[in-house]
Amino acid sequence: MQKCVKCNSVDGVIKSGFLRGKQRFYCKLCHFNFILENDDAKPTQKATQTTIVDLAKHLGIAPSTVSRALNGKSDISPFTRKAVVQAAIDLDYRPNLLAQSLNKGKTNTIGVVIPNVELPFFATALARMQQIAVDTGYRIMVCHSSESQAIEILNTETLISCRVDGLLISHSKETTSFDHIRYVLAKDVPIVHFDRVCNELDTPKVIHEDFKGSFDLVEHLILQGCRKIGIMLGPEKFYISQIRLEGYKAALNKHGIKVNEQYIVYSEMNKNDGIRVFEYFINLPEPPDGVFAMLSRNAIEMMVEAKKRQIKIPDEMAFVGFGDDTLCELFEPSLTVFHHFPTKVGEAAINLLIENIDKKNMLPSCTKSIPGELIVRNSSLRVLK
Amino acid sequence: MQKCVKCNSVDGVIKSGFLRGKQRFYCKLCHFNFILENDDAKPTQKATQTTIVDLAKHLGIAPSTVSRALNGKSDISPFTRKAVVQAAIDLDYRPNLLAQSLNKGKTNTIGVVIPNVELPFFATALARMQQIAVDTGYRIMVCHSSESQAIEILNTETLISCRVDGLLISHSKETTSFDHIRYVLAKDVPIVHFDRVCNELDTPKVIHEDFKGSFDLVEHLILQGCRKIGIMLGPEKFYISQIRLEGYKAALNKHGIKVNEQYIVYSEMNKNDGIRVFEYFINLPEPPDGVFAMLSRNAIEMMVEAKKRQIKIPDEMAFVGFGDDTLCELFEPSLTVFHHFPTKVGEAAINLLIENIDKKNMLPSCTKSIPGELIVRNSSLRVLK
DNA sequence: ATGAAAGCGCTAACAT
DNA sequence: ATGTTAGCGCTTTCAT
Repeated sequence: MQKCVKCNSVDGVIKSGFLRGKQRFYCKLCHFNFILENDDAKPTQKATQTTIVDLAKHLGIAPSTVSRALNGKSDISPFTRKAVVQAAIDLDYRPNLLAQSLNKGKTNTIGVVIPNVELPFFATALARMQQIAVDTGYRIMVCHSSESQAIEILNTETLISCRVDGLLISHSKETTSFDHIRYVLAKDVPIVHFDRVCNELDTPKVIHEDFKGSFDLVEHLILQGCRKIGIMLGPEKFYISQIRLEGYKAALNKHGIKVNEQYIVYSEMNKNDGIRVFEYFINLPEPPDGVFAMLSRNAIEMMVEAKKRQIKIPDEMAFVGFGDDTLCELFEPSLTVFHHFPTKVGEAAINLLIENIDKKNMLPSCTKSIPGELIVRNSSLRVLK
Repeated sequence: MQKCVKCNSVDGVIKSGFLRGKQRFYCKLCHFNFILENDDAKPTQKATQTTIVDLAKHLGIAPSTVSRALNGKSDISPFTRKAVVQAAIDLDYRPNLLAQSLNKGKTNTIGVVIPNVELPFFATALARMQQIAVDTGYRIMVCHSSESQAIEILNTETLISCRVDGLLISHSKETTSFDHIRYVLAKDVPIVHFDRVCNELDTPKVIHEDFKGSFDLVEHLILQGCRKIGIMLGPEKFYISQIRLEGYKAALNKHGIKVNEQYIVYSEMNKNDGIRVFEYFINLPEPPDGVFAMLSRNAIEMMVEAKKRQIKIPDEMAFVGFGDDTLCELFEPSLTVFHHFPTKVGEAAINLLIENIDKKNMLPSCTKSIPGELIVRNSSLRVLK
């Protein structure tokens, strides 16, 4: 059937398994293994990019000389350098960053893992990170965990495999196990946590004033006359849920108000979760007269519901939220918030990481808290007499 | 002063320039060049990652065998494979994607250039792209042009240098020259335009129903009784500004309304630009009774202004916008929009790109238009009798 | 079934 | 100032 490509005999040829999905043959006569190449592979011969060797050949010099010229090394004649630079332009040369990185053991790439870019906080923080990255000669590889622990772990693995120089991470809602982070630490890859940090590991972190923000918002409600204050938190295991709850309790304590467990609700912070929590609150024997939602968006959803029921905001029920955005500002009534400056968080996080990369990860880990600001608006500002 | 590290003599040693920022010495006696290493460099000897060679040594076999075992090749004994896999686990091996990519000439990475993740459209489209990328074994490298042509060009260069397998791009507001895209085409790197496309180049594109959307919105205003319809476009050179303007004109024509240049305004679509454009409209001798803003956000800003002046929406002035988001839905009055399904756009764009990558960029370029949907809300819905 | 060797594109040490 | 060589980690021929 099949002729041996070496000795041209037909008799001794047998099939001998598969190689890369292709039938392999063996000729018993000349002891030769071979595969049939379908020769439509070669023509696709990609318009391969110009390399340093191409430049070297073109100029009749050594590749290393080209490299030196292109990298601004000192020991090279101005004449040669000019020629090389010109050739690079003529032949449309672009350095292969893969090769450079492999060689240098540094990629100049930072990996970022975030749960969801659609949350304005992350979008803004990310935008700022990108800016700084460009300015400092880094690239950014973003991965979305889509709020899934499994994907988050996968993302982390991928970025490590890409040999990013460092990692910025904000955990998904689901994340409760941190072995993937321990692995990163073990490999001595610099990492910085931001926003949704992990408190059981000793990593550098950039956080908000979660306690103070929560405290300020709740105290503000109290000063506006609220006494029955509801709080809509994120998932219970969430570190920032816990901290913000503490701020809430501290404010109540300071003003001698007893904590009522009925007013404390955990949630997934999904779109429209505010509606369900509002239902719960409003059906309590004594509905709250002030509500603090950890995600501003949820606070607004509650206000929409409240308005539907003709509840007067802020007089019958006041609302506040953590984190500012366009919606909070433009919605009516505009929402009182603790603004947590996503830009500054992104900035601090990436700067801290770059510093750690530069210092070979020898810096002691520290926690940087970005000061926030209470912005009082109509959703809570009662006309006091 | 300086002892020769080879012959230990002091007399013949002279300085001989710098190498990598360090003083170099030359010993005339033994003709030896040397540099003084400050020996704190070595200790930092990075906890380098396990390689395929480490595994090979550990098992006493050849690196190539390890590679075969790990890549599920057929010609390997099950016993060896098991041993290799176990060793990989024991030694915490992760493949170096840089090396793999360099070797294979494929990175499995897609580059994405967007103007601004803070625009909900891009955030959503990006999120969907990421999902699909993960599912199909690709990684995504996102770059932000921050609406700057210069940065966009830089981004494109960077991604090409990273040897991404393909490029998804949506142009910045500023972009009027497309040489960087021509360069990508010349290098035969697959590229797909989405949303803000470039019409002077023959590339695959994913777009919205810009004409139809614009037409539908304007016709809707007309059917609600508007006769003096203002339009707030993006930059004049913007391809989608032009198309949407055509849709606007077509709708007016169909209903026998004369186009009035006064009602056509170009803008940068920045935050708060809606306010200024509203000022302009309202100060016209005959202010419009209906306004279409290309960016929904700007429409909402106008409504805020209108409400401040006690203008009745939609009866005295109706508003519509292109593109839906939370804000449009929750603002009062809620905004009538042409929803353009960012998710679908992202999905179509990345799928088209992956197909092009698989087919070695041999596919003819096509333009895919994602059907949108008119969502009528209170900002334009008049009570007609 | 396995090993040896070449090569992806680049840089850096070592010569000269 | 420039060429030669080795090596980054991996895959893939080729040989056995």
